[in-house]
Amino acid sequence: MANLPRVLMVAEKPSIALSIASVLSHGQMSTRRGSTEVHEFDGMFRGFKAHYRVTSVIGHVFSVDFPEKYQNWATIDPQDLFDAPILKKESNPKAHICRHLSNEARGCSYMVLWLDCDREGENICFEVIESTGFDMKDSKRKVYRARFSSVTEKDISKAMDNLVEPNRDEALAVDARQEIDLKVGVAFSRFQTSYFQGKYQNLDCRVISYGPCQTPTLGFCVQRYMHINTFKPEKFWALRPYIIKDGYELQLEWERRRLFDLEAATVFQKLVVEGRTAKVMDVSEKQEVKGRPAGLNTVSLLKVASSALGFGPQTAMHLAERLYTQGFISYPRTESTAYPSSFDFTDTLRAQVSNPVWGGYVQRLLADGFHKPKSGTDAGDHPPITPMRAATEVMVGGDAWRLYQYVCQHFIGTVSPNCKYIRTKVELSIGGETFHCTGQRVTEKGFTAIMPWSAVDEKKLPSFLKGERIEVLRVELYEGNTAPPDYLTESELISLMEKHGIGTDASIPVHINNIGERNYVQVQAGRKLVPTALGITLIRGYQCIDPDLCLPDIRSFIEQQITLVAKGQADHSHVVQHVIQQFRRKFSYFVQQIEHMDALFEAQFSPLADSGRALSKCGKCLRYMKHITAVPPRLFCGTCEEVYYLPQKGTIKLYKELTCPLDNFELVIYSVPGPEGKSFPLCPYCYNSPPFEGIDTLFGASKTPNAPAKTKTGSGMPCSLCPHPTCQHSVRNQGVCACPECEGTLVLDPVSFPKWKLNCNLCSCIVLLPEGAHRIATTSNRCPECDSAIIEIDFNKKTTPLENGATLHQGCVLCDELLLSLVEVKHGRSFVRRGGRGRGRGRGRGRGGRRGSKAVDPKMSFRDF
DNA sequence: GCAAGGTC
Repeated sequence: MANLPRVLMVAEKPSIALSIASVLSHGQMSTRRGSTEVHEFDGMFRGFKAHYRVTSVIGHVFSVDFPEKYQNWATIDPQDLFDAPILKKESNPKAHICRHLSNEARGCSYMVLWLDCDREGENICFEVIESTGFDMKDSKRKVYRARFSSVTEKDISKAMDNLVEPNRDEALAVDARQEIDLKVGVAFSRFQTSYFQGKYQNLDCRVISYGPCQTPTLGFCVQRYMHINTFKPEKFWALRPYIIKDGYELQLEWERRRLFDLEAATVFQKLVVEGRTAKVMDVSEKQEVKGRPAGLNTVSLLKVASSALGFGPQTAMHLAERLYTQGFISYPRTESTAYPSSFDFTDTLRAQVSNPVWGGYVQRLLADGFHKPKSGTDAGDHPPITPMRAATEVMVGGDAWRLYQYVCQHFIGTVSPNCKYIRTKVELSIGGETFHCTGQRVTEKGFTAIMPWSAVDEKKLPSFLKGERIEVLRVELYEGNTAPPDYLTESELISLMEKHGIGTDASIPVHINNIGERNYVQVQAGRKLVPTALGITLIRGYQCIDPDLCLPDIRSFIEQQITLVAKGQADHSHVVQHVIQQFRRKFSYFVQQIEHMDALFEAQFSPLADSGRALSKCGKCLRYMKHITAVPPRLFCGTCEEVYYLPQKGTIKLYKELTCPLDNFELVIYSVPGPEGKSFPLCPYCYNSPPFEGIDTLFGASKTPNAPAKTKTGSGMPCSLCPHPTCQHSVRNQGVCACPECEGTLVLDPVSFPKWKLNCNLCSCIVLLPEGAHRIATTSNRCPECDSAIIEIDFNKKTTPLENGATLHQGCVLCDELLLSLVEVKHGRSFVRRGGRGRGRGRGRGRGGRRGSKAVDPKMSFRDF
């Protein structure tokens, strides 16, 4: 076996790898864990015996971004982003997919790519090739592409017999889209955000984003809003004659429906009143058919989930994904509404016979023979969404249950008979005017029996005879007003996005969610999307300056351009250059004309200068800056016209009028509220422009998971991360010892009196110091044992643990017996000596490392207290 | 802090 040539096969997601391996190995495979599962077996490959390894990626391996240098909002002009280089980074570094692929490819002589058969899949093919070290030009290690339209035995075997080469043009089209989306989106987003956030205070958003998908999505919502707002109701009049037939009172509909002219309507009313009797001119009966639905695809599911179940698209997808991973429904991301020819309807139906609600219906369907489903469309991806196995509410839970029920009912509906009904129309003439009434009688419920919400309304109608005359009871002249449409529903928005090609089935929920999160729209009862002042102002602004920017055509334009690349009709870099050039021009025009949008903002929002409370002094002009509490919180210097961002959550206070020795700005204290909250000083200027390069990597902030320095306090540098050697607030002087939990340093919380504590400057670890002490401070002395800072405590006279009522004590929190017995670690596994204060990774450790044996001494650990 | 596209 060891000598068999090895074949690596890579799918887009673990579930497909499993299916392919199961089919090709006839279930005889061994599976091992890795970044993603690897299935192995022996089998025939292109006429010889081979050893197969089947694994997968998890979507894209890489995504594009700008190099580090271009990440700085303060120093990079957004216009320069259009010419900036871009690089591919691993999408999910923690998953180590790249390493996984490279490992699994080792010793493999062949690779077969089973990525989804669309442009994105083709692009991922090349990401996989890059990660594995395979080379398209290498004739000894060949790369093949499998083209399959479903994960069935038939299609998989067919694909294996017809292996092709991956399509570089399609992959390059995706590369082009990625670069265009990145450059356009980021340039506009940064410019708008910086411009408006630096001018207005109550915008209530962290970022004012722009994107070729999200902005037209918002555009649809605002367009409807404007339609409603500019709507002028018009009066109309309609004649409504009433007759009595077989004891029923019936209102007749006017053939002219309604008139917008009262005088004319009155003339007709007179004629009809004088006509007195209605003569039956015609009675017609017509057999009508309401067709059963086609198979369920993602977009239809999302629409129903929003309009009938009240779930937003993102919630609906989460529920559907859970139902899928639990095996209750088939793969929920598909564009296809046509079932594959091999689909086993009988089996799928059988799984539903035990259902208390529709089990009986399904049994009858199986006994009487179910119907062939409507043809639908086959997008070549996955089969329509169907139930897989029976579930109960208890098994899946309330919300998922409602979604599951819909999937079942829809599926059963697709193989049920059509609904048939008879429509009767009676035409009558009164005083020369034509009226009618209609009736509906269902003759076969068909699929509406299982999908009662789509049932045809029955309307009974007495029988009429042609030529018959009936007395007119009265004639009403109805006066009405035309009404504006309602706000756009989420379901309507999904339809519009689908129609205009905005987003994909997987990304539509993301875009809708985005415009909500950015506070451009709000979801109201009935899942209606109501744009906010910000959303309306933005769209009105684009309409003033360059309407293209918020029209769906902007997406179609990009799609159409990259399709040229996909078809091999145009060169990748040529198209990218051309499109980028167009947007570069649009961008500079937008920047030039921004005053037009600004005028709209001015009418809607309050200028920064008029708002906020004076808090701390600017180090440049020495005047007070205003504290803007609206999101994002910031300080605004009206004199310098500068904005200094502050951490997101928590409160900001002045810190005793102390100043930063580096820039003269007055320090503030940032506090996270709550029992386990912490406080630390920060300099508004340093926080926004850290004076020491690579500050975050130095302290591991960007590498430490859950590091509050990144997530809770923004990306800035508070004094607890500042390595300044002489500033009394820096970690050099306030740091006490290494954090037991992470690579950070425990820093004295200077305003924690009376509940004194040490806070880790990177993670959530807190160490409680003796409560009630008058004063606790760091000293410049270090512990000779462990290099921690010696702290000085001035105990309360009443509670001092010291002998003879002494209150002053100096010691090391790790080595001093008394202090060690008085401290307590919160969120800490243990507390061991690892190095001194103010030391980054490595340096402090080195010292502690020499005393390796002592470092693990349980006595030195807080674990035992 | 920024896009859109995969998928978990």
